[in-house]
Amino acid sequence: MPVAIGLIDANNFYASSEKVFDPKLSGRPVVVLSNNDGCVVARSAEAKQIGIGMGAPVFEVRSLIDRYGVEVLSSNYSLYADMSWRFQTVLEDFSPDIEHYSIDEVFMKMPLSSGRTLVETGREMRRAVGALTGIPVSVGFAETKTLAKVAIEHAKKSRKAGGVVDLVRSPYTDVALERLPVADVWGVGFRYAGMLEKQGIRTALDLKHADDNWVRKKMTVVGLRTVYELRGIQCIPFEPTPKAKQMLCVSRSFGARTGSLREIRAAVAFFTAKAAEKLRRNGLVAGRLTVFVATDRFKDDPQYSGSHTVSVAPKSASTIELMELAQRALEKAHRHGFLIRKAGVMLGDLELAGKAGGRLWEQDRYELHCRLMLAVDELNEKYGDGCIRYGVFPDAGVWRTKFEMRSPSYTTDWSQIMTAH
DNA sequence: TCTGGGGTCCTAGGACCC
DNA sequence: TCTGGGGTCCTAGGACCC
Repeated sequence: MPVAIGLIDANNFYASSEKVFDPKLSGRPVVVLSNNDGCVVARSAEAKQIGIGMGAPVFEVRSLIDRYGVEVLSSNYSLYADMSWRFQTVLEDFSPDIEHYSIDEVFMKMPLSSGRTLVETGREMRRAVGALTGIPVSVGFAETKTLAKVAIEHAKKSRKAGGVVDLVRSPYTDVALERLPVADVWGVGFRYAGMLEKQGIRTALDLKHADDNWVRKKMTVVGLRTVYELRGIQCIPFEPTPKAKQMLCVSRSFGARTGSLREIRAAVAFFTAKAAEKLRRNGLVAGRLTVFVATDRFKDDPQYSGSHTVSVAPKSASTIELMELAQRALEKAHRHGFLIRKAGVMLGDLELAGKAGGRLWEQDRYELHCRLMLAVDELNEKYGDGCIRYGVFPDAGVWRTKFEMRSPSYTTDWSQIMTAH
């Protein structure tokens, strides 16, 4: 049976999630900020309309915020993760073949021969998700993922489309491509867009007809795949089961710069504990650990960025063992005399804990470690993050991230549940 | 000083995504 | 004063081997 790719994407997802729970945000411009309340990472339709750009630093759009009374919120990831789970679960009723692509998007394989048209199915999806979660979504259908992205771009922009566009075997595909600036093609980022425009390739349609060899040379096989996908040839696979993680990373910009190695140590200890928790939550062990530090690239300060990688042998998910290695790696990565603004811990060579095999010695001690860690993870989950910690990382410190405008975690924390008056 | 071919593995850096 | 975090994939180049 012929199959189409469907793409369902939540509109302004973070801002929409906030609106679901706070009626006074309705009809108002809303923006959600990144960590440290630094940049705008999500905007409601009203906020887009008054010209607040994606990724804009808050201080640059301050005057717009004040002039229009924009609601400004720190990001609340536990709320968004929960809302994401909700709306994606509703969609599972429409096809068993679903790829949970990102927090606000799913790809689905849609059979073509059922009673109703894809556009009708898309409208039904919007209705169901809206009714059950309050989240508005857009829907696009096409022969490939890249074309489904094209479809959804138009679904979002066109009033006539009503939130759903179907480009499967459509005579309008080339029209849709011609109306799409090349920079808006999935897989074409800031750099490639500049390079392509210089070559006179300005629209998605131009890119579709670009010379294969030239594209291969300038944009590697990755770019060539995009071009093929625009031609309707599937190159980017549909992946219903998520791939095994290869790497995980915990990093933050600090609330302020610091030259104190003591403070950086505390930050790295905190990141390591977080990263190790993530490992255990996923049932993984790590074989490599990297610590990196960097100065503030927006300042005139002397710039430095350094990293150091150590191998973790035998592979481990023990916070205690990783902490030790991380501090050693930090010694190597760090250089005195610079004001550090950002640091992080990356874990690589990940493997399922069960597969990694036993240890030649001290197996007993490691197993004891694991049981202790699991107990600590549980307590932290139950009684709040950081209720039990390893070693010393002080509560206060310039490296702590700021969240000064966070909305309540309505759906994931009993103490913050909504109350009706 | 000139001077092979072919293969693997690793790393750093650059591009992209949400 | 104020500029996010967490990922993937590909390529080039170096080290090393026969």
